[in-house]
Amino acid sequence: MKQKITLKKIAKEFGVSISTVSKALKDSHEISSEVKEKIQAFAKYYHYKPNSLALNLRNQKTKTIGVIIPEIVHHFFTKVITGIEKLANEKGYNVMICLSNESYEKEVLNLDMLANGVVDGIIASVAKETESKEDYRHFTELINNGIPLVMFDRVVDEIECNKVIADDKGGAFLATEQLIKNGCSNIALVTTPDYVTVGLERKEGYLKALKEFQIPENIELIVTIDDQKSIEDQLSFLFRGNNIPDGIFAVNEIYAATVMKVARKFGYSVPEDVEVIGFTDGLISEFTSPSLTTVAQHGRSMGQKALELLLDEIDSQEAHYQYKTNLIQTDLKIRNSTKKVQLQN
Amino acid sequence: MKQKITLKKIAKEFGVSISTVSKALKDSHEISSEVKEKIQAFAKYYHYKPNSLALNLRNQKTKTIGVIIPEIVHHFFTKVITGIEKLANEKGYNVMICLSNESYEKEVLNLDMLANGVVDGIIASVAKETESKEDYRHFTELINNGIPLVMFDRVVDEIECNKVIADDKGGAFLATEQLIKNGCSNIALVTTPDYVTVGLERKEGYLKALKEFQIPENIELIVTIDDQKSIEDQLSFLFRGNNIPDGIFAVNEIYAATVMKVARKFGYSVPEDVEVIGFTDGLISEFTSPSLTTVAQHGRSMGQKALELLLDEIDSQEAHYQYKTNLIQTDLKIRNSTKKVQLQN
DNA sequence: TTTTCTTACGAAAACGTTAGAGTGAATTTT
DNA sequence: AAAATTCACTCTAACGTTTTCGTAAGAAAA
Repeated sequence: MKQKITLKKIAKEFGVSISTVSKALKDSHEISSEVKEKIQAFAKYYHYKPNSLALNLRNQKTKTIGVIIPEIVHHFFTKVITGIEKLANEKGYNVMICLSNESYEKEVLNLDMLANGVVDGIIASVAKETESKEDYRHFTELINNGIPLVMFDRVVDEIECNKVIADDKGGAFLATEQLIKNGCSNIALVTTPDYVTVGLERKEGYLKALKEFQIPENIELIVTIDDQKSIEDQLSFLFRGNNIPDGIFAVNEIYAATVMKVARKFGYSVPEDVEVIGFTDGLISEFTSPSLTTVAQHGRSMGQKALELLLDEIDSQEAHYQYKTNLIQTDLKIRNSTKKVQLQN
Repeated sequence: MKQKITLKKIAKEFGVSISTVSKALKDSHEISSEVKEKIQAFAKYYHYKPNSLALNLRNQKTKTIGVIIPEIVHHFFTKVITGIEKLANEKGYNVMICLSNESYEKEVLNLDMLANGVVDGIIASVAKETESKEDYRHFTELINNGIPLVMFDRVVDEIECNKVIADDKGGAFLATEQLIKNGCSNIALVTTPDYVTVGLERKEGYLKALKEFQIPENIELIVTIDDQKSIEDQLSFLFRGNNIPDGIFAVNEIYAATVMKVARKFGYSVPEDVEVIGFTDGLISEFTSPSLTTVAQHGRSMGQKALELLLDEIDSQEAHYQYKTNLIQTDLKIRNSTKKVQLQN
C-alpha cells in the first residue's frame, strides 16, 4: 500500500518547511520560482492532493450536503436526488444520503449524525411516523445549531426554514377537474391517512374541484389506505356496492395501479367504465395497461430548487436570512386511463 | 446561532485543561470523581458531542463508505443501496452516494473525490461507458492507494478486489429453460450491447439453455438494443416477419415491459401467443398486465454482502488479504406473462 | 526523615492544512 | 554609510480531539 503523500513529506524531501510547500503549491509570490517549480513538479508526479479531512477541520466545512429521505426505493425520491446531485456536482458539493425508512427514531439518529459537522447543510423530507407523532424538536434543534435546512415535499409548517413543495392541491384539483370534464360524476378518492401532509393537500384539491363543479362530496367514495394491510382488499369494496365510481383519483402511483388491477378483477374496464388518474413521477405508470394518466410532480426540479435554496442559505452572511417557500408546479400527463374527450373550453 | 460546544470551552468553564475534560468525559480513572461528575453533567446539559471532523482527522478514518452507482432512478440500484444502508447503519457507518450517470469521466471524478480521505472504503458498480472504454486505471490506482474497494453487479475481471455478482448466467438459464419447458421453441433474446458485462452473462445463460435443450440458436432472434434510439421501434421487427417468437427473454425490466407493449400492439397476446420473462428486481413487473414473470436479482442481499466484504477488508490487518467473489443466487418469480404449465420433472 | 508510590491533573504531540506574522540577508534608497 | 525595502523563506497558531508522558502534592513505606 502506497503511502499517502502529504505536505510534510514533500517538505522533508526538499529540506524546506511545510509552509513553503503549501505556498509553493498555491503559486504564492512569496516563494521563488525555482523552488516553486521543483515542488510543483514533484507534487504533480506523486499526485499530491490536499487531505480533505484536514481541510474540513481547518475550514469548518465539508463541501458536503446531507439528504434525508424516507425511502429510496421510490421513484419520486430518486428523481429528487438526481436533481440535487446534478447541481451539487456542478457546485463542487458531495451528497450524503440517509434513509429514515419512515421511522421517527432513525430520522433523529440521521439528523444527529449529520449535524455533527459532517455536512454543511441538510435537505430533508420528513418520515411518516414523524408526521403522525408531530414531534419536530430534532429539526428545531438543528436550526438552533445554525445548520441550514431545506425541507421538501413532506414539509412541516411549524418549522421555519426554506421549503420546496409540489403544488399538491393544484395538481389534485387538475386531476379531479379532468375527470369531471370527461363526464365523471361519481368520483372516488384513494388517499393516505390525513397525517401525511401531501395526502391531505391532495384530498383538499379533490374536494375543492368537487365543490367548484357542484358535485356533492360522498364520504363513501373516499378510501383511506392503511399501508400495513393489503391494498387490494381495501380497494375492493369500491367495486362491490351498487354505486360504482366512474372516476377515481389516487394520490400515488401504487394506489392508482392497484385500483386498475382491482377494477379489472371485478370486470370493469379502464377507461370505459372507470377512469383513473394517479399522482406521481413514477415509472410504473407508463407500463401499466392502459398506461396511467398522472399528475406529474417534477421531482428533479424539486431537488434542484431545494439545493439552490440550501446553497443560498449557506452562502448567505445575513444575520436575518429570509426563508422562502417554493411551489413547484404540477401538471397533467394524459395517458390512456382517461378518455380522450374533446373538451370545449 | 448557538455556538458549538467544544472541549476547549468546557475546559475554560471549569478552569481545567482540555485533556482533563477529554478524560473526564471518557470516564478515565485518572480524573477524580468529583471533577468527572461536574464536567459530565455540564457536557450533558449542553449536548456536547465530539466534533466528527476532528475525530476523522485524528483517527484517519471517517466511518463513512462511498457508493458509486451508474443510476439511481433504477429500482435494482436502490435495492442494493437499501441493503448497504441498513447494514451500514447497524455497524455505525454512513453512506455517501455518488452517481456516475453511466459516464466514465464522472466515475473518475467521483472516485478521485472519495479517495481523498473522505471515505474508508468504496462500493461501486461500473458505468457503461467505462465498460465500453475498458479503461480501469482509476480503479487500479484506488487499490494502489490502499483504499478498500468492492465491486458489485457490473464488475471487471481485471481488477483484483472483492466482488459481488448476481448469478446472471444461471438466472438467464433458468428463464430460458422455463420457456422451453413451457413449450416454446422459437425463443428471442432482447439484450444490451456485449460490453455491458451483465448483459453478456445473461446472453450466455440463454445460449447455454438453448444448447442444452438442443434448440438451434438463431441470430435473427437476438435483438441488441441501443438505448439511444426508440426501444419500441427496435423491437417491432420481432413481430413483423413470418417467424414470430413464441417466447422472449429480456435482460431487464424495461425491455421486457416494452416487448409486451409492442406484442400487444401487433395483436399478439401474452402469454397465449408469446411468453415473456424479464430480468429484474423492479417494481414495474408487478403492475404490467399481465404481470411479468422475472428472474429476481435480490438487490438487497447484494448490497448487504458487498458491505460485509468491504468491512471485512477494512477491518482486516493481514498483509495479504484474500479477495473473494460472492455469487448471489437468482431465481424465477413466476407471474402471468408465462403459461402455467404443469411441468413433469 | 528520606524514599517510593499513588493520585490527579497538565503539557505536548499528532492528524494535515493554511495564513499571518516574523526574520535574516540582500538590495535599494536617501 | 545608514536606513528602508524587498525577497524568500520559516514559525506559529488554529481547527478539535486523543493519548502518552511528565509532574506536583500528598500518602505510604522504609
